[in-house]
Amino acid sequence: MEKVIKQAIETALETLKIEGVHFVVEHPTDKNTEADYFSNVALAAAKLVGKPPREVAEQILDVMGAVSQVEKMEVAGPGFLNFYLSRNFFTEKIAAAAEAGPEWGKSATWSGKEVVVEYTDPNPFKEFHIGHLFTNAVGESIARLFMFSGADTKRVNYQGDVGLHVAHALWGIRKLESITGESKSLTLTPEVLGKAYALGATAYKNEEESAVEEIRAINKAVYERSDEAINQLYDLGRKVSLEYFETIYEMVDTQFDEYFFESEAGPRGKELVESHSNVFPESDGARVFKGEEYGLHTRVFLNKEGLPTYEAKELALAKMKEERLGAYDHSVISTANEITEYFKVLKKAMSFVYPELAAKTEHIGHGMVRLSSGKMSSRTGDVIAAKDFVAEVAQAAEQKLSEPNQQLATDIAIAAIKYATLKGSILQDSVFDKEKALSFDGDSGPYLQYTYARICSVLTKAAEAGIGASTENAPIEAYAIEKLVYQFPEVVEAALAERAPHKVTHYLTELAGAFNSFYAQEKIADSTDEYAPYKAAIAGAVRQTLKNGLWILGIKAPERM
RNA sequence: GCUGCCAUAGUUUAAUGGAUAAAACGAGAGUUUCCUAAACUCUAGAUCUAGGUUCGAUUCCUAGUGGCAGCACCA
Repeated sequence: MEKVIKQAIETALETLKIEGVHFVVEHPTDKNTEADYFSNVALAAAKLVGKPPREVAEQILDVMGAVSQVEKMEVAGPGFLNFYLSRNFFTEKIAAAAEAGPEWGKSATWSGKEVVVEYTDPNPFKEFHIGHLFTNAVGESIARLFMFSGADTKRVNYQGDVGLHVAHALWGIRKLESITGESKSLTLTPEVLGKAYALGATAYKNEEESAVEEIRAINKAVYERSDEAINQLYDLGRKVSLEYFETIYEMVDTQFDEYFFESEAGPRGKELVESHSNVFPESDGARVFKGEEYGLHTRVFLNKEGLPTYEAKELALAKMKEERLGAYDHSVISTANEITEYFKVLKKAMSFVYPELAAKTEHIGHGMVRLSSGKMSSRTGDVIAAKDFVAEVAQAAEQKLSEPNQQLATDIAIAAIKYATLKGSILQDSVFDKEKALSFDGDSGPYLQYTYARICSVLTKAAEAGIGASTENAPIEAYAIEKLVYQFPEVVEAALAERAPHKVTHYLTELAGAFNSFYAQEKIADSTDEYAPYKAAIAGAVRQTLKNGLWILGIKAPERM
């Protein structure tokens, strides 16, 4: 709609022979105007024309003529043009939302394009903690935004199954075995792995006697698969970790199309670095990329021992994605922002090795999860396991349910957590506040779910009373809620364009709030009310909007709670 | 020390150079013989500091202050 208005203004400007004006057409944020759209065109043009803004605004209005679906236009404030949409426009959109169903809000912006979205990226042998939950929620919503815009979206997960952290854990397992003295009976569980990792990482960091040397040796052995005992321990630990991760992906409703592992990317990366010696010169026994020449940092791609680092693996990964998923048009990698600087270097290096892939690769760095006590660290064991956290929130949710339902409680818990993650800009760190996560009042995931369930319930009641949704007989004045429903497609588009899922969260909260006010004031399932079918149609449109919006956020919409 | 990101009610967050800065939690006062009170209604409460650009700055620029991250063989 804003495009229609914008076009009309541009035509008017041409008539007035005013050129080169940059202006916007947007929804007013100001609560004291009832206008649906406004434009600052007159303010922007005033200086060019050399007349007061209000006068320019009047001139534009004079030559503009009627705009379809716009009922009223006026000059307001310092010289804004305000546009009021016709009653009919809102009615049509209410009908359109219900009719489109699951398609409501979708666009064709990325239609026919393949987009690969990589996210979550946990490391086997390490704990899957609430930071991974954060990164998963962000990546999932970005992927779903792409899906909503018509892209053939591939969701991928890249898991670090080799590297020093693995050696830390393996070393730790042996240490634990020697402590308990039960070398064969130590059962590997995710908990044991977490403990073992912390033990190894601390020993390495503190340069405990022989630990550094042993860990490095284990690391090399893992890469080369040269030690049968280590291979066995490694294979088992990897399996335990990956199976454990699967249970989490199911819980958060993420399905990956493809998994990549560092163990596969490693050799490929090494090969790439070695075959591009002009890009990766030797320095101090390592192979590096000299980022300084481009205002970046120099980073090691192959260490002294000839082992590939994160950077080298990621380089190979870009190509592997193409090999397995086909030629993609765009590749998104979402990680915490501690990787951001490395990625700049990586992308520069990639532009020499795979220029066409580098051009299509985008890194989205998001904030970190912080505990009130400080940064989480799996090295010191100071982490909150994702599973424990979800279980705790789910337990609080279950207490509010009328009858026990563990699945529903978990879905509510996931909603609470994802909402908290996606309510604000993903760039910001999020301080993990347990009290807050356990509270389901006010703007929260459960609030949106509750509103959805409530609508389902009232529509059932309406149907029982013989009220079928219809937009045929509309009240003269549009309800406030109607002026929000039609904005959904615009919001989704903006959220994708700006890589800002929180725009969807914010909008849904506003929508739910407006609906709850509407619900408190108007009786919907009232068969004596001539507008009951219209109100039911509104409820239906809001229900569809909430459902589609929640889907984008990766939150389930239960019909009862 | 250098580089990057960030700074908005007591707290967690909105606002793409536009009109009286928007919500929620928390605080205070109300609403259920009525479709789910995980709800609704009302009240009080904020742009880190100093300059600059602009008709207009939370938004852009400069400097400062504070927080976080990164600064070569971890990811």
